[in-house]
Amino acid sequence: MTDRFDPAASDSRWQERWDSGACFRADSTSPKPKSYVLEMFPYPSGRIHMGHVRNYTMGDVLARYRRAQGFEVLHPMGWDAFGMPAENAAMEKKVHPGAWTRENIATMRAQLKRLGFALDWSRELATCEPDYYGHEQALFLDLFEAGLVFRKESEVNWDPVDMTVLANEQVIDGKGWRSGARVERRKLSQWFLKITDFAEELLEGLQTLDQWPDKVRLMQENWIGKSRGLQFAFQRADGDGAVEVFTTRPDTIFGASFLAISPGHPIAETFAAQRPDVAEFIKRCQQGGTTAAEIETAEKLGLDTGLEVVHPLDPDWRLPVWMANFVLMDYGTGALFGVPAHDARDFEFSTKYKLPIRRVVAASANDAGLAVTEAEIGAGVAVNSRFLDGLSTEAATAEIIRRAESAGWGKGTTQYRLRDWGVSRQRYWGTPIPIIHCDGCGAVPVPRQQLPVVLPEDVSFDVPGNPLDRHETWRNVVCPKCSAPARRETDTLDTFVDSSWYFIRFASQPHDRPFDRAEAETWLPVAQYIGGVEHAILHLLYARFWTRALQRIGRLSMAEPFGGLFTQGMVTHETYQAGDGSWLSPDEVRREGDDWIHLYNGQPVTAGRVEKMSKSKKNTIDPQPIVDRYGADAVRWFMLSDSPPERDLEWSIGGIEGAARFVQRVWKLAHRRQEGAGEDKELLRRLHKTIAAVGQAIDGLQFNKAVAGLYELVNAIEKASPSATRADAIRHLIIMVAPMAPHLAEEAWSTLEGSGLVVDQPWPSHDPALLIDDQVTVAVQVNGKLRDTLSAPRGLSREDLQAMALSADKIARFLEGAEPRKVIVVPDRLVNIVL
RNA sequence: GCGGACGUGGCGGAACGGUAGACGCUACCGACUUAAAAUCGGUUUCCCGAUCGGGAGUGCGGGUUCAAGUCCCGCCGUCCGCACCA
Repeated sequence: MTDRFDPAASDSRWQERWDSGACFRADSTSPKPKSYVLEMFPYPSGRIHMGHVRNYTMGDVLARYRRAQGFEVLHPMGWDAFGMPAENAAMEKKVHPGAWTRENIATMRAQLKRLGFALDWSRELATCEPDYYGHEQALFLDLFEAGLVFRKESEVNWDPVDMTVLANEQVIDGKGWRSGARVERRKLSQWFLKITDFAEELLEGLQTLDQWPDKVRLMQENWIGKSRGLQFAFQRADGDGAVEVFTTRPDTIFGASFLAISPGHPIAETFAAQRPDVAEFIKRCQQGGTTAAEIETAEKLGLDTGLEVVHPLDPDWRLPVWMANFVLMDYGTGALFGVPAHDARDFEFSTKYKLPIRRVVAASANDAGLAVTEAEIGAGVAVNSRFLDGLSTEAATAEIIRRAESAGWGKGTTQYRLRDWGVSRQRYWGTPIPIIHCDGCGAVPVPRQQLPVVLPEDVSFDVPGNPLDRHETWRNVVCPKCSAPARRETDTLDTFVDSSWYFIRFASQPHDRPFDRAEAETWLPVAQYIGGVEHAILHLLYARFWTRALQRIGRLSMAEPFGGLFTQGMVTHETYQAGDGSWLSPDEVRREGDDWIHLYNGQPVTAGRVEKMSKSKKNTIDPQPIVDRYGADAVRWFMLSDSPPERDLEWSIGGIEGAARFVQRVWKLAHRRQEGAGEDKELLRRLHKTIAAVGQAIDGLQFNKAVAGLYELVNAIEKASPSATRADAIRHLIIMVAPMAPHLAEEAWSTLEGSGLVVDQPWPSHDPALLIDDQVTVAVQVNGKLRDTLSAPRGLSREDLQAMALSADKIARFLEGAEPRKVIVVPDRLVNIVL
């Protein structure tokens, strides 16, 4: 080895050593304590990006650290390989989705291996292969048999560009989350999973997840959207049944001035058949835009149906029934009663349509007569409410529910915002739903022995739509029950199903079933799950649901799949724009003084804000050339430096060069051996402080602090004279650097020790006695302002410390002979003299 | 609109209520070199004065405390999530 550490030669050498030694193979039968470290598996889009590098580096540091601590670590990698980009590529580039996907996997696998991650590649899986999705089909049938899967004719979000159905969660501001196209409404027969059965458990389970970020728990809580209230019926005045409503404010029941039903409500549909004005109104409501801005400013539209209902607490009180565009069919009962005085939306509606506004809540009973000039949403005291008058909002709510339940006209209920999970996708590149449709028998599950239902790969994409619909030999089968001609389900499963159980399959992968329960449970739950916050709701909620569903049907004992969750920040970069507004990539621009210019034509370039790396803004940095140039360790080190892991990291060339410099500094310490004897107490203390600090930082996933601690140790070692302590400190430094810069560490270790691998070294422990200095620096304040510092022996008494401070030259000036009013002494820290 | 997070040097960021700015980046000065790169040593919150010294300082305004970046109250700003949810 030369004077410089050479990653080009070194990286692959050690990767091969780890590989041949099966160092990172996870042994399910090991007697050691287990630790399952998992990063969200990637979609094989083509090449890895910086976000992947950051995510997998963090997980890798933790995995290697846990391994050094004596854990048997499971740290696997796989591919979330089904999905729409493969089909888009098929249509654009005339390649088969399977070929495209598998090629990308090969490329990205090589790129990940180049970074030297401590992964158990023997457990690698890809969701697009039958030996994965076949087991998924079996699990789907398990849930089907348990009654957790159902089919429903429903209005769905149809993405006209991707030609597929989207889940509510995949619609953002009324647009498809991938295509960005305005979503339309269509009616289709769809498969659903009963996630709403688990709404309460999923909500309550959040409380047990104390190793999750509060932010994510809150987002899930809001998504589940629990609200308590009263559900009850208004009898129709024409005697033809009733209208069910739900309210969270039953205390305002005497403030009702109308009922509003959704345009999708059964009553509306009945009326529409007879009355053109109703049909016209419904049509108008469906046209409205669904973007945030449009909803914000959308006018409240209503139509009086002419129908009247009777107030449940007063047979003489009639209320008109309106249709209104703001009433959602799929929340509550699709109908509500309007209380304009105490609801902003009802107020706006009533003002427009001249409906009565009646105060039923006031700050005090004396204010019952005050006019209502704007919606008063808050709690108060019931007024103008007959037997409720004088009760607080809370008490009035309880009283109404009590009366409704005892009189039998309503009951206290709970509503959730969460909807059932529609999993059907009119897409080719996904897991085939293992169902056969028979005219006589209906939807029949594919018999277990016929699994997997293999996705046929002899398909073409020259016409839009799902090629499975056109695949005659695959589609046309006989009914497993009655042997009559039947058709396969041609919808495939939402890819979120694929990612809802992959972490279980990683833990245990028998050939003949999805997983072995006992083996899976030796690893699960995942000790630390790391990924982007963009999955805070969808993926994490679905995986939690899937795990609970498996628990309910007796396939797993745990309820929660991920014990610890960490959401890392994005990798960002400055953006550049040419004069015409077009985006420029960082390698098309050059810095000149304080300005940026175009590399080729010399035109001035505007440097814009720092944003997430994205193809559209062209501010991406491909990790591959960076790794080739600086080596895996410098890239890894930079990914961990500077920014706290939960925050965004700005990519900079200065940063990566600083990291490369650090790698060489560490290498020099190991390479240029300086023999020495004797103890260096100061350096020994520094070492033990570093051991304590680095371990604590990695445990808390505060990699930037671990990095800073190691810098301090390197600085101290470089300054120290040769000694036995120094040699020992270098040895420990190498072990502590190993999780972050493993190739460098191995090279340095082999130079120092001649044999063995640093990955097999146990994590050092610190001596608590060495964390404490003999001499401490004590701050001396006068009236809270720092005026001097003293060096004092540790443990000096309060009296001695005070005397020392008062006699210091700098302090005497302030005292001018006077007695201080008060002196606060914090031993070993400070003395504050109050004059 | 509702909910949440965050505001510290030129930049990323450190700071159990107890010496604000660790560590890194940038910039500047110096050494080595014919020169540059690399490397090494030093300086780098701002203002006044000399490097000893003094004053100000953690978005803004108050408060609690011997002591506040940290705790409390009220603003301002930025970012994120949800959104006609009855």
